[in-house]
Amino acid sequence: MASANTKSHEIADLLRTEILRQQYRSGERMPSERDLAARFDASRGAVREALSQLEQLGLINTQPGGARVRDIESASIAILGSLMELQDSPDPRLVDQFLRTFGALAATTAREALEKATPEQLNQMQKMVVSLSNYNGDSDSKLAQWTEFFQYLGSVADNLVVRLISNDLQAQFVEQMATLDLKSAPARKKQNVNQVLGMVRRGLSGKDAELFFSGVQLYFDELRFSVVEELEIRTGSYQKRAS
Amino acid sequence: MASANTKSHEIADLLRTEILRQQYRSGERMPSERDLAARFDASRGAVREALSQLEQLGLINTQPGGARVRDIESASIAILGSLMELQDSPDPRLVDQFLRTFGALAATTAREALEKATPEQLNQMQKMVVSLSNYNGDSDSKLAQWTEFFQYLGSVADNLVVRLISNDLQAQFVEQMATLDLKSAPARKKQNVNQVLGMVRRGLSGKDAELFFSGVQLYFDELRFSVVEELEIRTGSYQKRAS
DNA sequence: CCGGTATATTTGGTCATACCAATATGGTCA
DNA sequence: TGACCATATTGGTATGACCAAATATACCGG
Repeated sequence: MASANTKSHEIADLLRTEILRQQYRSGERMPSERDLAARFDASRGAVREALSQLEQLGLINTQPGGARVRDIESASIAILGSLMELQDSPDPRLVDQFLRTFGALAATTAREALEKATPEQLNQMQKMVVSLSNYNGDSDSKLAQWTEFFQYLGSVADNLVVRLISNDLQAQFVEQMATLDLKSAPARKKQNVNQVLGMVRRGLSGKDAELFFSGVQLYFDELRFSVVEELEIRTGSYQKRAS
Repeated sequence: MASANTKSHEIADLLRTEILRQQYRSGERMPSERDLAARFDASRGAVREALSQLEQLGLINTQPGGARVRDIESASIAILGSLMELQDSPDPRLVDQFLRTFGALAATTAREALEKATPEQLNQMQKMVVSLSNYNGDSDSKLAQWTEFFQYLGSVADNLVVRLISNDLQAQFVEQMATLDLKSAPARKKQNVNQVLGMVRRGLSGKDAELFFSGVQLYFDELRFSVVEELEIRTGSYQKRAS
């Protein structure tokens, strides 16, 4: 997901990764801009722009005297994508937390969308769900369809806050998901997914916001179980993990 | 909430406000860095650092040839605070959207926290709720208490994603709320709040995650109704508004 | 030996100037 | 009218310099 092709972005990407890998302890001072410039064979200006980005991400604090590394807990949500790219396979716990959170957002968005939808929008939503039920395509295109569906829900709900959060979350995560080949997991739970789809469909046709809400919620639960289990198997952590 | 005392931050604050006020149309080109430097009586370096921040916020795209203003819809959630500060009183619709969203997050966090809580943490949570029930203090300290409670829930739930989002949301919003003097609204719905608090308390003591979830959800609904109504009265938009 | 103070050094913030490559612009030609 | 090309503009980077704030160091007095 490396951001751009400019030198300052390259530097920012590198430093961001190093910070997230905790190669600098929290509270510790970063190398000086002049040292960084020497290390990356860049000008101080380029380094400063990179550090400016890191500051926007909440990863560092800059003051005369030195830039200090902040606690990851106090960073911005924009680091999520980078956080999931630290290893080859994303941390299952992090994905679990992400899907819990995004599912909650998607569910309330769905409820809000159903409450506000015009008949035309309702019709469009139903058509999209029907298309989702015909699971003929591969897993990738299905993910794309779901993404499109939720984006449409966001536009119908007309909730700017949700859409802004989704911008920060969805892009980063969906990109990650696409790189994983999750073929086995979804198939194993096919009957559950069909059941959830039924709830969603009935919620739509009956304009039952709560049913719609629960359906979307459960869909994300199913997705979460599948994906996390797959990731745990992959990373060899398929067992009870200590807190 | 103006970020810092450096010139580049000042410039960034000004330009950010101008963009959010739509003084530059979306897709339009920003003035060149050299022009901006002349306007703000600053060096190009300072202007570039300001523009770098705006790019991180998703407000502009910079390319050789010119920086272009992006659609607000595609910005980062970090602009929310600025968005609410555009007028003297925040846009009621935006606050409504915010509280819907934050309430959904808080509710799932509460559920997750209750599921994961150790007996000691459970005890602490109960103590905090009891303290919240004794509504002796003023409205400000009550808001602070609630904030502290939700932050504790976040730490118990041990969900990094939620905490990162909260960093971006809570600080910006609570700051806004503190400037508003919402004394009348909460009093009017006192019995509702007490009912909600009862749900929260019973959810905690009975370790009933769904009851706890619903209680927090309803609390935010009550808060939302009160605050939005107050804001609508204040801004003279207290009536059915067209979509 | 320790603690506090004054001095020297480092560091971030800013400015000025210059060059390059990518983009945009305007005019020309078919 | 539309495709093509030369030119001006713009962002990306580099270098060198200065200031003020913060840090590190040496010094001094107890």
